[in-house]
Amino acid sequence: MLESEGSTEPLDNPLALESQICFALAVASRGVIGAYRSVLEPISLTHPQYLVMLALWQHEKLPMREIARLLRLEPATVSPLVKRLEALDYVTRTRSDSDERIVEVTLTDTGRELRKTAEAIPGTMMAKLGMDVDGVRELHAVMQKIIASVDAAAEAEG
Amino acid sequence: MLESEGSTEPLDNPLALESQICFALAVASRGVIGAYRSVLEPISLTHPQYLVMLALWQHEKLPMREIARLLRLEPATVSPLVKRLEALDYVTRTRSDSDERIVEVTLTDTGRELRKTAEAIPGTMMAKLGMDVDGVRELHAVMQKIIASVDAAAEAEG
DNA sequence: GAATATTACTTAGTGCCCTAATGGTTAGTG
DNA sequence: CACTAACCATTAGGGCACTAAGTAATATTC
Repeated sequence: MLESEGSTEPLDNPLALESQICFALAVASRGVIGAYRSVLEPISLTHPQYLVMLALWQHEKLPMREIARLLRLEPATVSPLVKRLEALDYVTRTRSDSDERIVEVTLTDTGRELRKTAEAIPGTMMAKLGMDVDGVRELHAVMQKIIASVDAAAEAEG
Repeated sequence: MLESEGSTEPLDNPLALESQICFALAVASRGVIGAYRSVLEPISLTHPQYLVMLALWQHEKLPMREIARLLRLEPATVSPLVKRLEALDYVTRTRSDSDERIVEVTLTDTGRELRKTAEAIPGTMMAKLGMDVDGVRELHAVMQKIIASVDAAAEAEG
């Protein structure tokens, strides 16, 4: 009896796997990112690379710092990630003239072209996961609350 | 104008970062796992290692295969993870007598002892994230729906 | 104007997560 | 009985995410 899926009372044992705040969230996140894989593979993007491209399709050109802030990642994570996008010829990296500490990331023509293909992805993913616009909005609201709690906790911790 | 936090209409631009099913979920998941860090650090556990320990506190002894299934991870992910737990002297790994393909993972006395300390963690985390039992239950329900959708999509894909 | 602090990015190191390939072990079939 | 198929665990390799430490450029302070 190693089944755990049938539990309807997730909190009778606080140390049960199903009772953890983190577990279902982590599984769902990994699962959804995994579901993107086959959709992103044809355009040679991983999921976080796709997120960088989304940011650039919105803003055309962004400094590294801003990409990290928008994606809520450490600069040290974004740095090699953007280098791979450069290797794919989707972006270029150039030092700013006014402040040579800053590296500006800009879409190439190839990267800009890719947007047309990418426009189908949100719809594809919603269909794939059987979600509608309201479902996405609801999920977004719940996640936003969690993120706010995490931020507050991090603030309190320093 | 690089702000994105103020958006109240997440779906007016389907390619906007905030409109993605994946993005808020990934940020929330990373954030919550990050919030566990300072709580797990005193007992030398990372988050996925903690999940393995939870499974073992529930079952005392599990084959590798079963840990991977319960945690929804690939066996190749669990293998080095459990080795680190063995290095910490929290678990032992022994080949099954009846089927020598199987590696049984068992709690050591140290690992069993650790449960007492760990019993405080769920409460600590709920307090830290400002959640109550109902909040956890609600989050769990929403995540369960997502996971079911992901499973259905994976099933359809083959 | 020189010393100090801050900022932007990168590198190194650890761990997680996946896919693909490998090596044993068991079970099923002619 | 030998052969094949299935199964379990591991290794190898790529990418992601974090922390800590390092380099270079800009700001600040005296």
